[in-house]
Amino acid sequence: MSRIGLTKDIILQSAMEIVDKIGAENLTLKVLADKLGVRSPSLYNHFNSLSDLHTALMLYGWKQLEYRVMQAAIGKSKDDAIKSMCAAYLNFTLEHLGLFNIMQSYNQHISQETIAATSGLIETIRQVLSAYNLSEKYEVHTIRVFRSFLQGYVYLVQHDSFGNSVSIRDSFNVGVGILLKGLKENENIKLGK
Amino acid sequence: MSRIGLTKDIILQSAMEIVDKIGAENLTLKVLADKLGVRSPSLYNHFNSLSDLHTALMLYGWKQLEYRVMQAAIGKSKDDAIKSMCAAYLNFTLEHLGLFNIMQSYNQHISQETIAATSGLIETIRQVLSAYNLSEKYEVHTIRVFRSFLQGYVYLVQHDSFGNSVSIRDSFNVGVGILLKGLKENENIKLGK
DNA sequence: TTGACAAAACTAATCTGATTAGATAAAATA
DNA sequence: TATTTTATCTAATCAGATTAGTTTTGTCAA
Repeated sequence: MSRIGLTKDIILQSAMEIVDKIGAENLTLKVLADKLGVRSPSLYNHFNSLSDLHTALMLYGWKQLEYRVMQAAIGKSKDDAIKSMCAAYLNFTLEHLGLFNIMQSYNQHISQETIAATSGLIETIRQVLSAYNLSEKYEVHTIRVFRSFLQGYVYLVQHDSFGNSVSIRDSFNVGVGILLKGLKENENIKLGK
Repeated sequence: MSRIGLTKDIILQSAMEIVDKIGAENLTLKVLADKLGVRSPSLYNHFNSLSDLHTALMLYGWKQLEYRVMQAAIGKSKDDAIKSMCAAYLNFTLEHLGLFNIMQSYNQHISQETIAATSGLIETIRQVLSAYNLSEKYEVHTIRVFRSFLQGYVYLVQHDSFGNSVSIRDSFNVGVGILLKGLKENENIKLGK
């Protein structure tokens, strides 16, 4: 019997396809092994456990999102950059609902790797924000508020929680617009202190 | 052997305590049955399945949150009401992290009950917002943006995703402040149209 | 008060999926 | 070519959800 030649990347790619197609809760070793043409215990040669696989998938997702958001910020600054980055975030997460779900488990097992997984993304945001000359404290507040909005918005879209027919994109853009106005406020507060 | 006399409410209360204490992922029928002094198959007299129990717990949580948020809005209006409601939301969810986790599954099994679970809460928000005379469309946008921020903020706090030492409450209040400014903007836009 | 019925709880068994142990064979390396 | 490594396998174990079928308890009408 010839070896299939699995690698972590092949397995992760497959796992991502599964979760995006049938949902994160349906990712079992059996389903994954079947898709790869292998028996489930064989996967233990590449991952220590199912939860290990989840962690790897989570890191994989954050890296991809980071890349997309960075791309979106290239050649732009201030409001334009932020709008573009937010749109990239929304697009990526809507394309990868299952993966996004798993990415949420980030930080449940804190480690160097999990910190590294989002620090690149946050650093990118920080660079763009530096153009606004916020006070240090307000920069932290601002990042938190943006992250919360993005996180929550996608979460609610994903769970179909907006029962209304009003456009998903429109509300998103209104939200980003509101946050950008808030940024200006913080600029002022900074100057006042 | 005397009967213990379980009821749905007793079971739900117990389940809530478990998830808030050891996390939603550790709620098994065995753990729950042990806590109740009963064998796990006995729980099937009250719930059809574990996922049935999850659904009931989810509804239970939303009802409690709804109550708390409504309480917070009594005797207040406009910005004061909203600030108070947001604070109540934050307080409740921080007290019930495990329960909040399960509440997130709302809408994964859409039904009359799940819609009813949040419609009361949303109606309360709508009532408070009515004082702002927003256009119909902007009211929808606004509610979505508020919900997203709240949802995402708690989620990130819960997952310990704010690596920074800046106060959790401060950032939250800054966020609410930004959204309230956005409300004013929408008021203007409404008048302009 | 008693007999019948419904419901609550039990034990024993089944099923599924994760995980482990130990064997085998393909690939890599010396 | 001989040896070592390791990807994969089969078989077995384990945990937890669920089902089947039984016993017991409480309730309620005759």
